[in-house]
Amino acid sequence: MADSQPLPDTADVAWLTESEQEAWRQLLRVLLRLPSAFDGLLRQADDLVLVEYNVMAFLSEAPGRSLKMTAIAAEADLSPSRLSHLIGRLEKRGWVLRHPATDDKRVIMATLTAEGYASVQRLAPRHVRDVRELVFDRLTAEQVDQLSRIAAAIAAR
Amino acid sequence: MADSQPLPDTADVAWLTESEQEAWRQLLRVLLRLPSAFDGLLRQADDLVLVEYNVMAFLSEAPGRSLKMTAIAAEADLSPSRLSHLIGRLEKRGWVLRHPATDDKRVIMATLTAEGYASVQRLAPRHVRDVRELVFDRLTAEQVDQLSRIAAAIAAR
DNA sequence: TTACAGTGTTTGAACGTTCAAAGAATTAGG
DNA sequence: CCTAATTCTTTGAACGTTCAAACACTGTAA
Repeated sequence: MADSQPLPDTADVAWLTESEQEAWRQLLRVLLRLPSAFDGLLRQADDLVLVEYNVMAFLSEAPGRSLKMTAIAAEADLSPSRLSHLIGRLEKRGWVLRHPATDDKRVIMATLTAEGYASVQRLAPRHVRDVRELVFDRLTAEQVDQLSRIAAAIAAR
Repeated sequence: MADSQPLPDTADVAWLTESEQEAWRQLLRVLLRLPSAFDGLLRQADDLVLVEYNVMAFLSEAPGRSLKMTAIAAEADLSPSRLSHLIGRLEKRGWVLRHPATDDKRVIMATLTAEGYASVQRLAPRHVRDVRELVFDRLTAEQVDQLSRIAAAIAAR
């Protein structure tokens, strides 16, 4: 709950400059709109959310279409719990299979089924088109590189 | 559900270039990490999520600390339903009050209470510090302007 | 060998968001 | 006017995510 703790004195605060405020406002709009835009499009296409598609895409590129849960979580930036629930959903649809690894009995491998693979293949063109439409068609080549660097800086831990 | 519709032929797809892929990967990480980072910090500070803080911030700057639901939804980029639930939560805490407008009886005004205002005041310095830490301290002044333009382009409808 | 810390994964309840539906008040057109 | 379309807001169920707790297995070190 609330902790009224060592807060900086209001006078000492380095408030945002005008251009920082503007950037922050726009960034917030992206954070709110982009994920739901993709979720909406993918849901319409195949009742999928963006992170689910991404996980399937990762799996489809992995050797044997198979990855350790931990590896997926790291690549897709998901918590173990979130991934576990997510894989559960995909499993229920028959798109992914779970089976324990042979060497380390703690680890679970997630494998894309043939149907799962077919779904990714089917969805990929549309998804790429959407990414273009919602992101890259709106940017110059220079801005794409700027975005890479900016996003990498922000996403770094 | 699934609709196997006019999908572009796989051969015709304009796949992402190498640098677009990189930008997309980094952007995805931002979309996943930044919101939960802020939610975590605000939750720890006062059991609030980012959008709730933003709504309170908007209200705190409005004349009479009061705004129509529609106006908040537009500014904060929230669906009517999402906002209604959100205001309900803030109301339950005594930070916001709901009352019907006098001229148009359909519209509801949300007003920040004294306690609500105090909370925003108390949280603002910490929040600004967090925004700096997670975003602007990581960017050059030039990148801040680039971010403004890029984010505005992506967020545009 | 046993104990203990660490790793990999799951579980279920609590929470915030979405979605479709609805109600209530206003506006526009005939 | 009267009706129909539109606007503003809420509701509740379904869904995905978070969080804390738990369990099983591995590694380590006494």
